[in-house]
Amino acid sequence: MLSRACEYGVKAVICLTIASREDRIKSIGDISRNIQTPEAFTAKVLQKLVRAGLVNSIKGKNGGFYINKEKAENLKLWDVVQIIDGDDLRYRCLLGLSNCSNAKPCPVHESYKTIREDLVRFLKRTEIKILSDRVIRGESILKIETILRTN
Amino acid sequence: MLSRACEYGVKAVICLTIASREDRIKSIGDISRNIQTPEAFTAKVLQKLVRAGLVNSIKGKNGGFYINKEKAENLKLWDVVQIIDGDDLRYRCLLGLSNCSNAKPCPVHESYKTIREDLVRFLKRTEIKILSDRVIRGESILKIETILRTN
DNA sequence: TCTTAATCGGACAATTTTGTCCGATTAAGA
DNA sequence: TCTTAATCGGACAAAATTGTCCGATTAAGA
Repeated sequence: MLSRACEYGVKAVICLTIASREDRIKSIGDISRNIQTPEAFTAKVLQKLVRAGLVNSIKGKNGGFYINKEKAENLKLWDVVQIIDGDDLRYRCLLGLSNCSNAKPCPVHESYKTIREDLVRFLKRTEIKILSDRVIRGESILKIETILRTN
Repeated sequence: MLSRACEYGVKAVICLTIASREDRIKSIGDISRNIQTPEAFTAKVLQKLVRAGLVNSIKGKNGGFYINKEKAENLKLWDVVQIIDGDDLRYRCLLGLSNCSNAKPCPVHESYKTIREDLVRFLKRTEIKILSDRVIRGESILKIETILRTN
C-alpha cells in the first residue's frame, strides 16, 4: 500500500509534530529512535520532506529537524504520502493497465474506482495533528514497545 | 496494492476462464500474448496457480493450461490474490507496525481498518466469472490495444 | 521410433527498493 | 580557533521483486 519510505515519512512527521508542541528540534538519531526506523534511510526520507518545505533543518552542532508550523497547520496524511510516494495510489489500475480509463476499462475498473476513491478520501481527511494528539494522549503508538533489559 | 505477479495471475485466470467456455487449452505463449505479460515470468505465476489446484496443466506437445472448472465455479478475485500475494492486504498496518492491533493501535488503526475491510469485501464479492463475461462482451479489456503496422 | 512442442524447475540476471557509509559542510560552544 | 556534533549528498551494498534462460521431462503425431 504505502512504501516503507512513506511509512517512515509519516511516522517522522507525526513525531516532529509532537515535538513542535514544545518547539523541540530533533536530530535524526532522536527521530529514528522514537519511531524505530533505520537511521540513515530515515535521513533520506527526511531530506525529501525538507526539500518539499514541510520540514526545516538546522545544520551544525545542536542542529536537527523541526516541522514547518505554517504548513503543518492543516496538514493531511495525504500531503505526506504525496511527497514520498506521489499519486500512484490515486490513479493506478488494480490490474496494472497503463491506460485503464472509463473509455478503455479493465474488468474491475468501475468497482475498484470506488474503493480507491474511498482510500484517497480517507487520506485527505485524516489530519496529522489529530494523529499526533492520539499518540500524546497514549491512545496509539508509533513503535512497538521494547523490553528494557538490565544486564 | 497488488504485486506484478498477482496482476499477471489475475489476468491469466480471467483469460483461462474465457477459454474454458469452449474448453480450449492455452499454452503460455497464448496466454502471455492475450494478456500482454512477460512469458517466462507469467509461467512462474501459472505454476503457483497449478500448485494451488486452481489451474490444471498438460505437459508435452499440444499441452498447456486450463482452469479447474469445479474450483472456477464460484471463484472470487480474492481467491486468486490470496494464492499469489497471501493475505497481507487483509492484515497489514498502514504504517507497518508489526503488532498493530486494537490493543496497541497505530494512530490510524481504527479508521484504516474500515478502508481495508472495504477493499477485502470488494475482492471477496468480485467474481472472476463476471469479469471474464465483461471481457467477452467487449465491455472491458485485459491488455492495451496494439497498433498493427504493416511494413 | 523420432521429432517437435509443450510444461517444470532451477539457476541466473536485471531492476527496484531498502538500507549503509563516508566525506563535505556547517555551526555551537569550549 | 579548535573540537565536536549535526545535516547533506553521493556512492555504495543488500534484499526483494521482476524477468530470462536452459536443460529435463513429457507426450503427440508423423
